[in-house]
Amino acid sequence: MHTMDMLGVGEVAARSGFAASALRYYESQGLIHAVRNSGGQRRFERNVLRRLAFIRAASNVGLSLDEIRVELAKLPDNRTPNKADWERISQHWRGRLDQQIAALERLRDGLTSCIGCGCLSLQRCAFSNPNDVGAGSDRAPGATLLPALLRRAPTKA
Amino acid sequence: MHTMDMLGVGEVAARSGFAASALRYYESQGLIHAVRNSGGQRRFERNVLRRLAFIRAASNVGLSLDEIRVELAKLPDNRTPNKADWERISQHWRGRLDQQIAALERLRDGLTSCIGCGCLSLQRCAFSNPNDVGAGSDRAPGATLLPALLRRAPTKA
DNA sequence: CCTTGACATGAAGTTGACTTCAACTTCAAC
DNA sequence: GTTGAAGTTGAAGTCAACTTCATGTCAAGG
Repeated sequence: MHTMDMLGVGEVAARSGFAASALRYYESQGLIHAVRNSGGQRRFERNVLRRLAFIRAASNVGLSLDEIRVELAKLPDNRTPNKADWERISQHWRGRLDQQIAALERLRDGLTSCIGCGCLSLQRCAFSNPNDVGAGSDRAPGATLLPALLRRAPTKA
Repeated sequence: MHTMDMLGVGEVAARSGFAASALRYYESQGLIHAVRNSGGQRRFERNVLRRLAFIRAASNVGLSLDEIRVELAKLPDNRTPNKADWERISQHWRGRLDQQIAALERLRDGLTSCIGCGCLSLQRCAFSNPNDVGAGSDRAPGATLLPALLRRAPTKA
C-alpha cells in the first residue's frame, strides 16, 4: 500500500484501452477520479482500471454515461465487488439486453410476415407503419417500434 | 392519371408521419423527389408515400440514410415493388437484424457466464474486455464486441 | 383586398460521447 | 541544461439526422 503506485494518464490509457482524451472526459463527467501531482498532472489509483472495465462493460450493454454514473454509485466504494454485487447489477443489465433482443425479434418477425404481401403499404403494413399512423386522430411522432438505440447503423466496424 | 393529384408538403407530412422538415431534409439528401409549382412550393407525386414507407421501414431495421439511398436505388422505378423485389430486399434486412440479435445474445451470454466470477477483470473477463486489450501487442481502438449501433442507450422512449 | 396560415430559405442549434486543436508546461533521460 | 515525449487547459469540431429560427413569400377564403 505504497502511495507511489499511482498511474499516469498514458499508462491508464494503454492498460484500459480508452484514449487519454476519453479519460479526461470521464473525469470531467465525474465517472472516474484523479488526484494531481506537484506539476498538476493526473495520478490515478490502480482501482480506476476496474472502474473503467465496468464503464466499458456497461457501455457495451447500451447504458449512457449518465446511467453508468448512477450504476457506479451503487458499487461498493472500498472493496472489490463480490458475487452478490455483480449479480444485482447484472440482473439490471440482463433486463436491458432482453428488451433489446425482444425488440429486434419483433421486428424480424414482422419482416417475415411482410414478405408474403410485398405491400409496404403506409396504411396497412405493420412493418412500415408500426404505430398505425393515420389510423387514429393522434399523430405519432415517428417510428417507435424500436427504441432509438436500435435504429442506427454501424458506422464502420 | 391527372397531373393535378400532387401533394403539398403538409399533406405528405400528415399522411406519412414524417415532419415537413424531415421531408425537406430527405429531398436535400436525394432520398425523395419533388417538383415545384409556380410559386416555388414543393409538389410530391403520390408514390412518394410508398417511398417514405420504405424509408421508415429501413430505418427501423437500422439502416443509415446513406444506406437507404442505396437500397432505394435498387427499387423498380416505375412499377410497384412486387413480391420478388420485396423478398430480395427483406433478405438483406433480415441478415442485418440477425446480426444485431446475435451480437446482443453473445453479450447476454457473456454476462451470464460472468455472474459466477464477479470478476470484471480488465485482463481476463470477456465481458469487460471483449477484444482482449492488452493481451497482444496491437492496441484495440475500443469496444467492438457490439457494433456502435447497439451501444447507445434509449433516449426516453 | 386582406388576412391568415402554409410554405420557402439558409444558417444555426440539438444530442452524446468523445476527439482535435493550439498553446503552453512538466517530466525524464542524457 | 537541453530536449523531446507526455501532460495540461478550454474551446471548438465531429457525426447523424433532423429541428428550430428568422425572415420573407404564397395561396385561399371571406
